[in-house]
Amino acid sequence: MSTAATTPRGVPDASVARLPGYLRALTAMSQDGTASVSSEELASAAGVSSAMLRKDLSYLGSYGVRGVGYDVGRLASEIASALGLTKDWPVAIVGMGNLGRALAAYRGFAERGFRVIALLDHDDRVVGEEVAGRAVRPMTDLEVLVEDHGLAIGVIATPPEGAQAACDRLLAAGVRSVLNFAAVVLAVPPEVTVRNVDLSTELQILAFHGHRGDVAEAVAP
Amino acid sequence: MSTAATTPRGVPDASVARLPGYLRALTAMSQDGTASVSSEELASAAGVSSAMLRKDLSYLGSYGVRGVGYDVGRLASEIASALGLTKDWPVAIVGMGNLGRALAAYRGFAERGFRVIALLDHDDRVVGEEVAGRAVRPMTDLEVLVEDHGLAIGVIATPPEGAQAACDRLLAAGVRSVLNFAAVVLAVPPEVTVRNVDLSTELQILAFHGHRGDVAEAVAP
DNA sequence: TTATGTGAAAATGTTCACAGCT
DNA sequence: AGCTGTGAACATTTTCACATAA
Repeated sequence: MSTAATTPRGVPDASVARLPGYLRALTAMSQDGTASVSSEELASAAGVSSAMLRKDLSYLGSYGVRGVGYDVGRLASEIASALGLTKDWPVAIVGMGNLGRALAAYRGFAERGFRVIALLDHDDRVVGEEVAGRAVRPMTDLEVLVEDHGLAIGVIATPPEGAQAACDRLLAAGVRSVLNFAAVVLAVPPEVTVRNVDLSTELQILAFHGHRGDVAEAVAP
Repeated sequence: MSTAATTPRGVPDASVARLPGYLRALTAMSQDGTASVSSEELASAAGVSSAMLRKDLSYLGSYGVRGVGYDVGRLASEIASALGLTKDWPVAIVGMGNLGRALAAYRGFAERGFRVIALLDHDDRVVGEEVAGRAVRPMTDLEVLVEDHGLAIGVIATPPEGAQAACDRLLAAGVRSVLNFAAVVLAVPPEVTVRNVDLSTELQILAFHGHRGDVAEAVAP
């Protein structure tokens, strides 16, 4: 596997976090039939500054044309490739409570190569139940899912008490990427990547800004 | 040209984003009956370094005791106060699809002073339907909710096509904080705070790291 | 002439290491 | 002694401004 020439080395984390936004905007433009786009237009569609967009894209390579702009299709495929979206990513959702069921029914996964291959629950009373047209499977199925179906990403939608145990089961089976919806800090070895999504945290950050707004008004009208 | 750069109480954004994590850990400790905690212990519970924790807390004031640690109850209440969680925050959820219904049933809101006061939908066929023991209301109710019930935070759980319209309705009614689950960039005036939660983005970031892991292995075993 | 790509500057965020207080 | 609080060093991220190429 000769990677030397075209391997973008060390894309900063902050930049990686914005690439999906660019890809989304490019996909929309592509569907509108737009063939070419300037950094100004794409940045505006993605909600960032044009300087930041150009800097981000420069970490991937030089895919634009000076004086002209970027080819929408080409750039979309370069970004998809940088993100590792050329292969598809089998996903399992663990925890069939309210949130787990909503995630199971969510269509957004499939849209970008994330294939939900299994719904799992720890509770024997839930196992076997049908959710989103699929039978809920026991946690003991994890090993097979990793071995035989290449399961790569685990989504934890359990209550907080069960999240670490669910995570441990995922890691034991060989999963190294976890999307955690439970409001706990998961202990994992360094080679595992965890992303946390927590509603309470988001609301509290909003509260801070709303609150600060009030204070700012009172202090400097 | 005119900016008083000296903000007396400017807590950095990165720090604000971690405060909810500290508060969560402190609340758990408080329920365990723990009265006092060191920066090392609290940092470990929140998944950050002790130096970063102390730095973050120093933006709020000096609430620790040198040689001893922090009083759990006191620190929790100081953080809650800094986040603006002393009053309660009325929340409305807009969009009663799968995700909206899951959010409506979610118990985590109430846990920290976020009170869901209304569920709304744009579609007349959904309005009036009962969700999580509550009748779904029409978008035209927004003004009353803001005026009479102090609605402060809008949660957008609509499909992407309807998100900007939903956001516009929220802002027109006077809401200035929005938690957006739709995969679109919302256009809002600068005084409005928007936080975005997007599953596809999170999965794509995980894909990047999983993918890079493969490459790293292949290059440097 | 136009809009990209990029060094350099500025701003922001994190870690270090130790002074200062109990 | 022990642990917090913080200035200073370091690292990362963002913005600026312009050389560069079509």
